[in-house]
Amino acid sequence: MEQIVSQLKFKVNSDLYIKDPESSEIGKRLLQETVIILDKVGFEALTFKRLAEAAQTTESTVYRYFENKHMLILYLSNWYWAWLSYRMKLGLLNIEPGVEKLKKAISILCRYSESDNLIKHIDLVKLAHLIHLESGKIFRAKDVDTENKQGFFSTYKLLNERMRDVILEIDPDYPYPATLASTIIQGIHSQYFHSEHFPSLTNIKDSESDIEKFFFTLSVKMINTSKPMGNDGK
Amino acid sequence: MEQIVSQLKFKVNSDLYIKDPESSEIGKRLLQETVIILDKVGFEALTFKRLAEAAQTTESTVYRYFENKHMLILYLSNWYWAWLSYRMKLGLLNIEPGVEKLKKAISILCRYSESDNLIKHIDLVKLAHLIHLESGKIFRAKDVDTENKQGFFSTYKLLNERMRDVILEIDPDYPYPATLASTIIQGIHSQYFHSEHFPSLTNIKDSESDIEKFFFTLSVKMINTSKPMGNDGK
DNA sequence: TGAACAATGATAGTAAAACTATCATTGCAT
DNA sequence: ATGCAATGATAGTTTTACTATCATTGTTCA
Repeated sequence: MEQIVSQLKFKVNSDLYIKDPESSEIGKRLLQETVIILDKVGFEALTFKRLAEAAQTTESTVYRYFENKHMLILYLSNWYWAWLSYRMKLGLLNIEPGVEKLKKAISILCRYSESDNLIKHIDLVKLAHLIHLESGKIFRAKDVDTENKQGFFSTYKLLNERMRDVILEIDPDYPYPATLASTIIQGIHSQYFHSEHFPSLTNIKDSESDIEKFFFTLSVKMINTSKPMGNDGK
Repeated sequence: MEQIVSQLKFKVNSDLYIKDPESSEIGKRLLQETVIILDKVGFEALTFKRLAEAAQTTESTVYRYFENKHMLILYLSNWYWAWLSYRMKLGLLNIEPGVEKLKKAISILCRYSESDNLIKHIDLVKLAHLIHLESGKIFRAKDVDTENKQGFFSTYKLLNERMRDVILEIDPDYPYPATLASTIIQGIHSQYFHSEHFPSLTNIKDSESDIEKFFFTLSVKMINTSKPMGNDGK
C-alpha cells in the first residue's frame, strides 16, 4: 500500500525531539495543546509548566519529549511546512507541468482552511494562523546556521524546492526560480498576517482568493516574459 | 535651517521608552551596545545586565530608559524603519513620479550598506543585518493589536505607505498598491536573510544589485500591464 | 505468576533572568 | 550652598528554565 496517507509523511527530523511526540497519546496531546496555547496567548506566554497542565501531564514528562521550548516550536514549524509540502505533492499529482500546475500550487498554499480531516490531534487552521504570526521566532541568531546544517529547517526548504521546481518546469531558463518561489511562499504568509493585523498594509479583502489571485498574477508575469500565456512549455 | 538632517526625523513614538535614549550619552551608548550585542549573540542572549555592563552603566539605569527588552527591540525596530523612511523621503526629493522614481525607491531599500555618516551612535549595517534576522520577534501574539493601536509599528507602516504612494503615482488605478508595497519591502528583507543563511532559497549572488533587479522587475511587471514600459504615467 | 523494563508522576531543588525598591552619590543650575 | 535630576550601588522577590531523584503504573514475556 502507498505510504502517502500514512503519518510517515509528516515525520520530521528526529533530532528535534527527545521522544517522538507522535508515538504516544501524551505526545499528541502535547502538540495539540501547544497549538491551542500558542493560538490563545502566544509564544512568550507558553511555558512547559502551563503546557503540562493543559495536556494533563507533568513538567518532567514534557521535558522527556522536547529539550526546550525552542525545540518544540521548531518541531511544530517543521511539521507545518511538512504538511504543506505533503498537500502540495498530493495536489499536484498527475497535473501536467505548466501554468495550471503553478496556479494549483499557489492555491494549495493559500487555501489552508480547507484542511483535510486526516489529522485529528492538531488544529491545522490554528497552526497556520500562528505560523503567520510566530514563524519569525524560530530563528535564533547565534544558532541559525548550525541548526540549518543539522537539518532543522529541512521541511521549509523542501516546500520551497517543490515550488521552485514547478516554476522551473514552466521555464527551465528562468534565472530566479528559487528567489521567486521563496518570495511567493513568504509573501503569502505575510499577506495573511497583514490582512489580519495590519489591514493598511494590504488591499486584500476576501483573503484566500485575493491573495491567491495576486500571487498567481505575480508569478505568471515574472516567469512568462515574451512567451504567450497559457503555453504549458515542453 | 531645514530640519531634515536633524535627529528629529528619527524620533520614534515616545511611549516606547521611559526616558528618551537619544537625549543622553548613556542612552546613546545603550542603543549602540544593543546593536552590537544583538549582532553578536542575538535577541535571546541579550539581557539588561549584559547590556548595562557593555554600556558601562548599571541595570537600574537601563530600566530607567526602557521598560523591558521587548520595548527596547521595538524601539530599535521603529528606529530602523524610520531611518529607511527618512532615506526614502530624501532620496526621492525632486524626482518626477514614474518608473524611475520606483527604481530609486527600491534601490534605497536595497543599498543599506551605503549608509550615511550622519548617525554616529548606531551601526546601520549591523542594524540592518539584525533586522533581517530578528524582525519577526517584535510581534507578540497577545499584544500585537493593542500595540498597533498605540502606534508601536507606525514607522513600519509609514515606510510601506511611502512605497505604496510611489506605486500609486505610476498607476492610480492599480488595485493592489499596498499589497505590492508590503510584498516588496518584506521580500527584500527576506531575500537578504536567505542569501546570508539559506542560499538554496535564493538565486541571488551579488546581493544588492541582484535583489534590486529582481524586485524592480517584479514591481514594473505588476504595475504596467498593458501600458508600454518607460511610460511615466502622470 | 512475577521479574524486568519503559513510561510517567511527584517532588525538590538550582541557577539565572526579569524585575522592584531603596538609598547613596555626583554634578549641574540657581 | 542648596536643591534637583540622573546615575550608581546593593539587595531582594518572583518567575522561568531546567536538573535530579525516586516512586508508581502498566506491559511483556519467561
